[in-house]
Amino acid sequence: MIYTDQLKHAFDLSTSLCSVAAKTAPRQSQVSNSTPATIEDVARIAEVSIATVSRAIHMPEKVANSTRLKVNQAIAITGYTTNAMARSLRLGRSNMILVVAPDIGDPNFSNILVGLENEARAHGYGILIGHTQNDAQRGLEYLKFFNSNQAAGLILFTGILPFGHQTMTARLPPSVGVFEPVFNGGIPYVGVDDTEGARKAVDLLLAEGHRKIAFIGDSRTRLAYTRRRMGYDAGLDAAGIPPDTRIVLEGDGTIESGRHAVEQLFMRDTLPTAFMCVNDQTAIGVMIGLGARGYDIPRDFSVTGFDDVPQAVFISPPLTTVRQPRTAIGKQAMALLLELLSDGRPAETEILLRPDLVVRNSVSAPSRNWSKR
Amino acid sequence: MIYTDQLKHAFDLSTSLCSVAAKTAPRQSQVSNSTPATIEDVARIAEVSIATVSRAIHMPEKVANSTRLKVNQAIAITGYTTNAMARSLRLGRSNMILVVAPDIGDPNFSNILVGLENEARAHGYGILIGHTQNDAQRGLEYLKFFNSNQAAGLILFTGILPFGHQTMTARLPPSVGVFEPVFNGGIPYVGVDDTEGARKAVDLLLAEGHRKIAFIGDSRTRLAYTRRRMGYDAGLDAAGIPPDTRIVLEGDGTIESGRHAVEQLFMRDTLPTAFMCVNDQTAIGVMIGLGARGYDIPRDFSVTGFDDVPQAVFISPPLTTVRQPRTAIGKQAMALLLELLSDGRPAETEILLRPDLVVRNSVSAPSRNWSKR
DNA sequence: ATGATGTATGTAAAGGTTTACATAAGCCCC
DNA sequence: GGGGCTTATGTAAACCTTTACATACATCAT
Repeated sequence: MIYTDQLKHAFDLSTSLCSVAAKTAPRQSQVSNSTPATIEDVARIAEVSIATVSRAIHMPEKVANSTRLKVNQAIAITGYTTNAMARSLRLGRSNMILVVAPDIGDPNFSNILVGLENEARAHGYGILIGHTQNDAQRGLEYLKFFNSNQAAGLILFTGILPFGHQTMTARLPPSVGVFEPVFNGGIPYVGVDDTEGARKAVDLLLAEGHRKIAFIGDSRTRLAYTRRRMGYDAGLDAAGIPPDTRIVLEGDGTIESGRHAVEQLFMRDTLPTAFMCVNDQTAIGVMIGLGARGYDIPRDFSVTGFDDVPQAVFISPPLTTVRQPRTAIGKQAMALLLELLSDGRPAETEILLRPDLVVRNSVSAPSRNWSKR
Repeated sequence: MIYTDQLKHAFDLSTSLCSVAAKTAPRQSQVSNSTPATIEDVARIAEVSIATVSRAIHMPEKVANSTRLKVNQAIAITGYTTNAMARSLRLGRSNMILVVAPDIGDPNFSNILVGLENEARAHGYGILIGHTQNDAQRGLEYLKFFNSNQAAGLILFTGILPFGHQTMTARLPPSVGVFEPVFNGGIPYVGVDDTEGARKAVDLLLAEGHRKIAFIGDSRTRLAYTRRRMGYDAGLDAAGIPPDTRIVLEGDGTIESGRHAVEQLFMRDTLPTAFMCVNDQTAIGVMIGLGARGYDIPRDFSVTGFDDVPQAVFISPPLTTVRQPRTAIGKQAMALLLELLSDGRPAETEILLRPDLVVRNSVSAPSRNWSKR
């Protein structure tokens, strides 16, 4: 039904446009021609020069009212839209933003895209996407978009530039990182306050009475993850709990690494009562691993994640995690980039949004049976 | 660690490139200039005309071997890449494909995107994305990409053209639909054989012994859904079961509509033993609705979905559903579009991939307690 | 009346390609 | 040895804009 209405609307719109054209310029043969109208067609009909047409469009205050009117009419008649190719060629800069992620299929990615696209389109920009699949060679390929001015700016979804540091540092296009600081780029970024988010998670676990809280995650390669670890450390410290490296495990943020961490932990002499995971994927892996050993969550162990991926609400039990306000991040990132494109200088180098704790069912007080641990 | 390796690789690559440049052309001042090299720079260094350079690149067989060699060297020295803007302007067609979906955030969408992007890039095309959010006005906005030659072709994710029928039919760019036939466009499409997929699902339910199988779905507006309904009807017919419209409910493919359908069904005098849902969202809704009423799946009711969205495996119990080979669909769709772009005529008007049944845990034999139904 | 100032518009160059057409050279055959 | 053919390359126009500069005209102060 939505679709039918939509069709009808669009139909009305198009016919009304057509009739205007027919009435005002009965014998303009190029009106419905196969080739789109150029600025020259508009100029001819408006009886002005092409320069005036261009000015009427881009610097309206510079042309006389009467002329502007004629030009606007001519534009309506011809259905002219300015050829973005020619414009970009002349201007030496395009109206496209390249968005590069390691993996387009990532659910974190697609949600951000919504915010990015909305903001971009609102300012007359389009977005171009690419994914590197963690292959530097492919990252390099995307550079051609900048050499040829096909893209004016870059949004990066990865914590590291997908091309060689040396090549790019000098001639890096205006860029903004998303989700996490860019390791080797020194470019501004928009994300969530990872430290604060992690702190919220660990504080929840502490409030529930947990004292032995494992941290499963990759704390070295990705800055966002390092910061989450910092939140964990700070929370424990504030609660007067000495760090226990036996229950801090490295992983790479995949489901598999979460499972693996559980196996490792069970081979050691100390078990935690709660697992704080660096992201939701890891948390899901931990839950699977624990489930496979016959434990119940949250009765036997509590688990927290980070990101609030779409799956988090469907897994059983629904995962308590820290939400990334994805659409908002996308919007802000694009806004920052557009500002960069016009001003040249970034207003800020780091925009941190507030992460919200989403409490679901994967956390409870530590079970008394296990309190001897 | 992956990231570190990648950085290293890219770094090596860039330095080696630099040294080549330095050695071969010690005093070409424009080598590392801020402005990228043009075809003219290459021509000057290779001591040929720009026409020859262009030919050496695009019609290598038309230039002498010795000349081609000189040109290639000059290209290596300057790091020249052809300016896509200028090229598109001249050629009157770009190397971008516009991909429009109602919602970029849709998980079905992002996975297809991977196939689309890979195939496009392999042929030198980039992809541009947009989403209409079911708003015809916004669909119309994307037309400007074609008027101005910013995009050469269109991939559509929706079963209906997002702009007025009349306006577009004549000057529709080369287009391919994905997932389902385009209602009002008469354009080729790539998807899964919906009828066969639905048939597989209903056959599974029948094989388990179900006789009263509800169909929850939207059979009017989307052609793909209509076909799934046809598979359901055919399966029942083949099993000699007369259709029972009391257990066929309309929905709009959302989680909410699945829940709603359950409520409706419980107000009627007939209950099914199984729910065949038009897509996974609906199935998830049904499972939630059934769960809220205290029923266990698959003990009390069996449920099937369609699509195999990423959540399907995480919901409890994991959903038995029909998989769309998303990446393959994307690849095929893009291949078809590119073919269309060069040949002008589509090889086929409909490419249907084989849907696979993914058996998980949401289906079992109907419980005996309920057999009196 | 004259010169200065300001406003509105037009002219033409530039941006980087591709390609039709022209040119030049090499070769072959009668 | 000259006409015709093939092959390799060059010249210049065209694609559609934007904008510096030039022009023309009106206004105003002297």
